[in-house]
Amino acid sequence: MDINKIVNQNIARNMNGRTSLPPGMIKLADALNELLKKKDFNSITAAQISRTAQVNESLIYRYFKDKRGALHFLLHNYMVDFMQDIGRQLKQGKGALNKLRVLIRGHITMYDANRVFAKILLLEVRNFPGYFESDTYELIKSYGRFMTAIINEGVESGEIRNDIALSRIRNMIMGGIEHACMAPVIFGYSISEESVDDLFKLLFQGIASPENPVG
Amino acid sequence: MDINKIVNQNIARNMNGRTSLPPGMIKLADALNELLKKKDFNSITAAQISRTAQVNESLIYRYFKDKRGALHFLLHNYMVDFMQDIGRQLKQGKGALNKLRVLIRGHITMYDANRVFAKILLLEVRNFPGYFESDTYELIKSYGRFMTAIINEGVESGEIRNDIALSRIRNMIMGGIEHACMAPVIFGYSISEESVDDLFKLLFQGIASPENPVG
Amino acid sequence: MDINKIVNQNIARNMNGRTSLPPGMIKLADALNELLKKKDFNSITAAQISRTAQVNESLIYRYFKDKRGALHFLLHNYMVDFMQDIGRQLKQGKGALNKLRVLIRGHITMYDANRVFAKILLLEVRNFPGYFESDTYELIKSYGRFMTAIINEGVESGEIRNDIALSRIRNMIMGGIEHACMAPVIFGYSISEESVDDLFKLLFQGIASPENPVG
Amino acid sequence: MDINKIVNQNIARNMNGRTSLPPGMIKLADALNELLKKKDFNSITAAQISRTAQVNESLIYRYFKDKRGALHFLLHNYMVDFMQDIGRQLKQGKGALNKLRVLIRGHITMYDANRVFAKILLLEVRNFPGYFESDTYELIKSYGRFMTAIINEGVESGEIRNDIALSRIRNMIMGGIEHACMAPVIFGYSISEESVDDLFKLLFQGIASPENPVG
DNA sequence: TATGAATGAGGTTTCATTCAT
DNA sequence: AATGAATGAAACCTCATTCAT
Repeated sequence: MDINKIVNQNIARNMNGRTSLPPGMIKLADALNELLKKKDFNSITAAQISRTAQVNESLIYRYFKDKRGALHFLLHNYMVDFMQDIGRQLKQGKGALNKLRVLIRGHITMYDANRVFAKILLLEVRNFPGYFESDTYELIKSYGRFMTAIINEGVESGEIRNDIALSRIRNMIMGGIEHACMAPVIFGYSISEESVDDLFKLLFQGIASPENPVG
Repeated sequence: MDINKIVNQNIARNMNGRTSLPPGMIKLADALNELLKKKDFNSITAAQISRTAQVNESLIYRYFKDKRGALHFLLHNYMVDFMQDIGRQLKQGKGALNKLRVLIRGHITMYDANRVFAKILLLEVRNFPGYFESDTYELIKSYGRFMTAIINEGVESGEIRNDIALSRIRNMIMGGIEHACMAPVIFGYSISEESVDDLFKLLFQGIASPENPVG
Repeated sequence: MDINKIVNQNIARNMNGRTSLPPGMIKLADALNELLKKKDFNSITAAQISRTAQVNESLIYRYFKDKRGALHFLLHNYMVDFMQDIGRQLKQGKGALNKLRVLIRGHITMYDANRVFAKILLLEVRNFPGYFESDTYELIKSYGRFMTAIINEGVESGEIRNDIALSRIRNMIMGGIEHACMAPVIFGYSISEESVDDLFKLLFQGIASPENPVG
Repeated sequence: MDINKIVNQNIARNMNGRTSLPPGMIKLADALNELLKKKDFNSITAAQISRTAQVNESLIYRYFKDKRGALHFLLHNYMVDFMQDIGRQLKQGKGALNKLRVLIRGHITMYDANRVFAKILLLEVRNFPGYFESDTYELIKSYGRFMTAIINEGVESGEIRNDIALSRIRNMIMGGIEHACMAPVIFGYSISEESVDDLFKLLFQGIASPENPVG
């Protein structure tokens, strides 16, 4: 279970054998990204996206399945970037708990930096019909599986308690991250160090195995 | 500054001199309330509301200014109910800090109980064009003024520190409440006692006057 | 051919055996009259009429066939009033030409005084589907016949030339009146004495029999 | 102050850099023009326009801001055509009074020929909310300024009396034109040579400077 | 790779009108 | 003599989407 593999597969899929994306496609994605800073996805129209991108409206349907497809493309790119970044950071890390720390901190840092991405993932997609069958969600699931794998590693090495189901632990972590980021994202203030520290304390006091208490 | 006065004025305004509301109006409000449990306001159509209410679509526009008017009506009713309730609870309370406790706890309890109301107030209205000029917002402002009055009472009695602007304190409280409720409302879990306790600790350590430390 | 008979028949029809009209009916007609001062008929809504009249909307349909029925009622009343007035004025007049003068002057004076009536008759009714089959139009036709009768009287007495068809002469007069009133009515200025004098000159030089030149 | 400049600017604006207008746009404008021959603008529906044009209803909103936008487009085109025509005719004219004659006669001839345009300008637009802020009205104002410029020319050359404000004179001319055309336009008869001659007499006796009496 | 032209479905809103009381 | 409640039809308008080039 290697995050770089996932990343590579997904980069490949995006580019379908080509080295570079068509200009119109990029312009559209950028335009959508720009618009998402100010409005929620549903109230952005296809006409607006193409106008902002300065390309023809029907290009949206050439490059993406439909309007929502453009959003998924954006999400996908953010996700791939994020995972590439995490992949790089994890190279140094030793031990499951350390890796988890890197992962969580990276995740939160990314939400802090990319408010558009955060907003969509935290608020919008949940209501999208068909989201849970989408490619994007697949990618997120594989990210989840990756996290599970690290947790499992920790359980096997004795770093992490073995009396809670892996999926439980993963959900706690994910929930914790979301909880910590939600209000800052919605109200537009930055995510405080303290709240991240609190999250760490909470999580690691909870999941560390009793024999390995967190300092 | 009496909350009951505000309430009475606003009940009166709603019913414009009539004892009972037309059945269709109630059906529509109920229908909208029901639909808001599952979808956000913008993706609920007038046709859906009327179908759910089992009345003619045009009734929406007879009883409310427009689709959004129906939402404001709902909000207004929730708000009036809430303020009536608070008014009752405050009768026993002595001292500004105690009153504030009652107010905050009541506010959170209400958000906990009325998820639809909470969701709208925390997430939706902010984006509504013209919201800050609406009657509903007026009502909310009068609630804010009511809270400020209590804080002021506390400052004058020496219970609350006098070196922070009243409006600052009020905003801290409001922000604290929202922060505490945001994630539970979005993810649909109930608001924990602990988080409320935490909020109290934070707030009352912050605002109590140094001579009156909170035990 | 007596104008008073026409008037009486038409008053009778209005009141269908009753001495007074129901209050709501009057209120509605007044309200419509008021609104017509500012807007054209098509952009006045039934709701507005009843709101202005301070009665229930459905009263319109109790007292009149429909919204347009209310307008016809108004027109009818104006017309009957006008004809009563003319009837009174004609009592003194001797000779066909004198009667015509009274008639035309009366007509224009009435248009000058009742801008609402003038506007409707000059501008609106022409486009109304079914207008030319309406009761109101019947009344106007009987007014036309009355004028024709006077002209005929003049032809027989030798006052008016007999080499133009009666209907032609009547149309010339009617057209002349309308022409003189049109611009003042539309632009809202009062009808000048001069333009009426011009009309008289034009008409009476045109229609007077050569043996009876108009000084 | 050159009428051709105004014209060119406004042609350019219409076509926003394109050589030809989309077929649907033209069809819609033509259809509206056709319908205006029989009904007034307010009682023409968007559905009717598109049905007459044999295109989809929503094209109206693609090519024009809204239904009224289509009317403004029509007006604009009529106006530009008219001004182009006037521009051509004025090339020969010498002297301010001669130019004014050409202008007035051209104006009336155009009203005589384009009844739709005349009807809208004389009757409809006045009631339109926002008309006096519209682009179309801007164009008409620039036409007015053009006329004022000619009058001014005449004043400076001594052809036109200098004891009446320019705007007064212009308003007299405009009012005279409207007055002369009003009834013919409404009743659908053609504008007589005599009434135009009368207008000329009236205006030029009124405005010519005493030293330059109009023969 | 991109554009211009056009469409259909469905959204919000308005309004004359009817029915029961 | 009058009201309150409700309706259906149709108006205006928006928008995602497709097609031909």
